[in-house]
Amino acid sequence: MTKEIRVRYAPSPTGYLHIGNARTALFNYLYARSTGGKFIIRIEDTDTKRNIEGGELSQLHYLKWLGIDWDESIDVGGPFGPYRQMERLDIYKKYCDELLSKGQAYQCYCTESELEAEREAQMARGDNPLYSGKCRHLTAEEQQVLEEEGRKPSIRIVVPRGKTYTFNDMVKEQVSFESDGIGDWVIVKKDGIPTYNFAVVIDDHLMAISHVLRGDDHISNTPKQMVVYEALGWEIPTFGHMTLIVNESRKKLSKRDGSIIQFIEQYADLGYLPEAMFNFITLLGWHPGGEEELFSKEDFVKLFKSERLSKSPALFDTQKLAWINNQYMKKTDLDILVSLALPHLISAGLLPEQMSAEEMTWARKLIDLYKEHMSFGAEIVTLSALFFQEEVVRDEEGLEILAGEQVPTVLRAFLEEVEQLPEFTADEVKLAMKRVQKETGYKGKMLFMPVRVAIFGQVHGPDLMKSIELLGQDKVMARVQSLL
RNA sequence: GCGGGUAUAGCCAAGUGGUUAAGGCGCUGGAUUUUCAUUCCAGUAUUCGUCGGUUCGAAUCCGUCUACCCGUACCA
Repeated sequence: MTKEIRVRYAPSPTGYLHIGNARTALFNYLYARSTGGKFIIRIEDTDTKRNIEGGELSQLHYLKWLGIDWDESIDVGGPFGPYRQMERLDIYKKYCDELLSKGQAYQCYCTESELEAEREAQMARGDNPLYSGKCRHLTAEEQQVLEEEGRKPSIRIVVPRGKTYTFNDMVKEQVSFESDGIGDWVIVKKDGIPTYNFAVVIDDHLMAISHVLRGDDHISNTPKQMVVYEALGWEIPTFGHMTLIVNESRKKLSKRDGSIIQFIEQYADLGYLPEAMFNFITLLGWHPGGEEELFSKEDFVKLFKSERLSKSPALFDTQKLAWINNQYMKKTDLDILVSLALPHLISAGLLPEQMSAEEMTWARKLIDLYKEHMSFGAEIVTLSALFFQEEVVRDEEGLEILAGEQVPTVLRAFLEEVEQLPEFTADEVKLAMKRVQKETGYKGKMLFMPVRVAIFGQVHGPDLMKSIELLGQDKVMARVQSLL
């Protein structure tokens, strides 16, 4: 029997769910679901200074929002817990002690400034900065002296010299690092908390993780981690390093980057659909190979092949996201669209928080009117602006249309017809337009454009008849009248 | 600097020695339409970062150079 496939997503609660993290989670999820393996979420909270309140919750919440579920974690439990690193400190301690007693790790009493000076000197010489190993052979007496000075040790692992670490990456294929490029690195910090590279190895091994799929930015951590696997005599999992997502300036998407909206939460707030986000993110650094671009989660699970993970970085294309989300919106129930768009109309002060049944019906019709155009829920505010302006703003093109010699005739006839409408609905207005056409002899653009511009100011916009119905008889008539 | 990686159109991307170099976004043009919306149709790389080599034949194999990215923490 082959080993069970177990993958994990290991976020740090130092921030909310970021696009890049979401993608890592997504691919781990797809890999697990497409192979019948298990998907685990482990919280890596060892950077206690940078952890933020709500980070952990946001991570899980928005993963769920995206449609991702997991088999083991802090909330659902599992046989390999605890799933939060700060609750596993005694476990790390045990393995650290083992390395210490085997002489594969040692106490280092260097201070930050000493280390920095060392690094600078090495850089100045054109060398690769790495720890000199000067604390490695400290005698017990020397250690005691340093302890008495009040120094606290960190623990470093002994990195073998002259060795080549090679692994077969799922994405990049064979990758090698020379151990001489890696200094003895810190596995446990002065405060007794293990570092990422140490804790990860212990956890991945103990949690029986078979494949480590993570961002490319971790690739140079891999040989460091291999040192731990070897020192402890453990089997090394399969690694896969996905290319990074980059912004328009081709830089790694960083949390501080202002050019792109970074967090899944923000997309949810702006009224993007989770299915569309799932679709879009999955296409970032992975391609099914066919000609289709729109896929459901189920499709992706069926299609997913890790061999198709791309090797070159993917640029986060906001326009394409807009297109994909619009594609999904067109196929989505009005009720859902209303839930995505309406809150923005309210928070923009365009609609009251408490609406009568009539107002609600109107709002729903408005959102339906823009269904074809909306790239995301919040966009309704700018799209529908012309329904909320008191004054009609006419642009240059609009004024040109109004200068047409048929315009007064058309508008006058329109006004007359509309005035006596029994019911002010799109259908009735349409019939009225037919009669105007007959009376005036104008049709097509000659007929419709003046009406559109007279009422809405612009030569383009959503369906005219429905728009007229929504604006209401009084406003429609007043606006046309003001031109005569 | 050192280590690791990536280069196919504005962007994503297929392509693994013989194809007119898929497809999508965007853009441009056309048709329908009251609309520069939608929908539909068409166009959008004589060329695959550079220079050279191998070959009857190269985006695909080899070498050179260049550009860009990631890492280089007692952060993860």
